Amino acid sequence: MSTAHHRKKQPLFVRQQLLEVAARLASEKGMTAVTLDAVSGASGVSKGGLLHHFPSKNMLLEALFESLLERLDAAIEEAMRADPLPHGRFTRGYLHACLALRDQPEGTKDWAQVTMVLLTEPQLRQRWHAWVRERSEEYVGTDSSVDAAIVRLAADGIWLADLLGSHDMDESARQKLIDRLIELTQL
Amino acid sequence: MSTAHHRKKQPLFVRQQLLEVAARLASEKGMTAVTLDAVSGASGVSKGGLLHHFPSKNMLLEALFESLLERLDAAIEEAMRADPLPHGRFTRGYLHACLALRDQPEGTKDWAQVTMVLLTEPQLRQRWHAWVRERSEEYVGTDSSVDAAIVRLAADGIWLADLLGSHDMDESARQKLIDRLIELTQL
DNA sequence: TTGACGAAACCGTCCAACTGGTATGTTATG
DNA sequence: CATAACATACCAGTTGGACGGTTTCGTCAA
Repeated sequence: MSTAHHRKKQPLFVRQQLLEVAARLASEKGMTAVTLDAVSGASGVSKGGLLHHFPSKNMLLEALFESLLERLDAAIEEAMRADPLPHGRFTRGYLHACLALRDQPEGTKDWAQVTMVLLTEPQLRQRWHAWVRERSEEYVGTDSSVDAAIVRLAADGIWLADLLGSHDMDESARQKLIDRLIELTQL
Repeated sequence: MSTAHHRKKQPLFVRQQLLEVAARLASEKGMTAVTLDAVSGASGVSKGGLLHHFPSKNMLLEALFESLLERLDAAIEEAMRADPLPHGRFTRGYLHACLALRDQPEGTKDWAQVTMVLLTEPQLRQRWHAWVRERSEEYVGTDSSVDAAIVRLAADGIWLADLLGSHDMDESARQKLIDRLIELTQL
C-alpha cells in the first residue's frame, strides 16, 4: 500500500540469505518443511521476492545443491593445494573435505544435512552422479587404487556419521582413524 | 452407502501393503511425494483405512523406519550366524547387510532409498542414533578396533554409493574391495 | 449349532490450512 | 527513465486429518 518496499536492494545478499534459510529449514525440520512460504517467512523476504530470485521451487533446490557442490569443490581444491604428493592427493582432499564439516563454525553442519536431504530428491541425485563421474575420470591416474577407493568410501561413511551423530567416538580414536586412512592413501 | 466395504479383512496384509507403497513412493519420487492421499491412492486403500492403521503421517513414517531396522537386524543376525570367528563378526555382518542391497531381488533396493529419505527426518535420526549406540555397546568386545571402525564406515559408504549410483565400479574391482575389507576385520 | 453383539477393520466425505505459482503492483538504482 | 529488485494480492489444487458411517469377524451365551 503505502509504507513498504523500503528494503535496500541487495540482490546477491538476499539470494544468499534465501539459500541459507532454505538450508537451515531442511536440516532442522526435514525436506517437507522446505516450502516457499516457510523460506520467505523465515528470511523476511516476501514470497514474490523469493520467486523473483528462484522462478520455481525446483530452481531453488537446484541452486542450493549447486552451491553445495561449489563449496565441496573449493574445500577439496584447497586441501589439494597444500598437498605435495601427487599419489592419492584427490582422495586425501576428499577425505579432508568430508572431515572438515565437524570442526567448522556453526551453520556449516547444516549444509551437510541439506546435502543428504537434497540427495533424496531423485533429480538432484543425477547431478551428484555426474559430479562423481567427472572427478573419478579426472583423477584416474593418481587415485584409482583399491585402498584409495576404501578411503573415499570411509570418508563418505564419516560424513554420514558426523551428520547423523552415529558412530560416535572420542577424539583420540578419531585421530587414529584419520591417520590410518591417510596412511592407506599413500600405499 | 450401498456397494462398498466389500474388502476382505486382512489387517496385517493391508498394513504391510501400505508400508510398501509408502516405501516405493519415497524412493521413486522423494519425501515430498509421500502424502496420505498418494499412499492411499496407490495402495487401493481408502484414506480412512490408512488412518486407521496409522493414526497420523508421523506414525506411518515411524512404522516404516521401524520395519527397516528390523530388516537390517535380521540381515545382520543371519550373516553372523554363518560366521564362526567371533573377532570382528558384527562388523562383517554389518558389511554383509550393507552389501546385500545390491544383489537382492527387485524392490529391496527401494528400502535402502527409503532409509535415507527417512533419515532426513530429524525425529527418525534420533531413532537411528539409538540403534547404533545399542549395537556399539553390545559388540564392544569384538568389534572396537580402528580397522573395524574403518570397515563399518566404508560399509556405510558403499551403502550410500550403491543407492546413489555413484562410485560405480566393475564387479572384479568391487570384489577386490570387499575382500580387502573383510581382511581388515580380521586383523 | 446358532445367532446376537461388540470391537476391529475398513470406507467416503468434508474442511481449514497450506501449497506452489501467477499477475500486478511499487520502488530503488544505474 | 528503463529495468531489475522487490512487495502484495489472489488463486486453484492439495494437504493432513477429523468424523461418522458400514461391514466383517471372533466370541460366547442359549
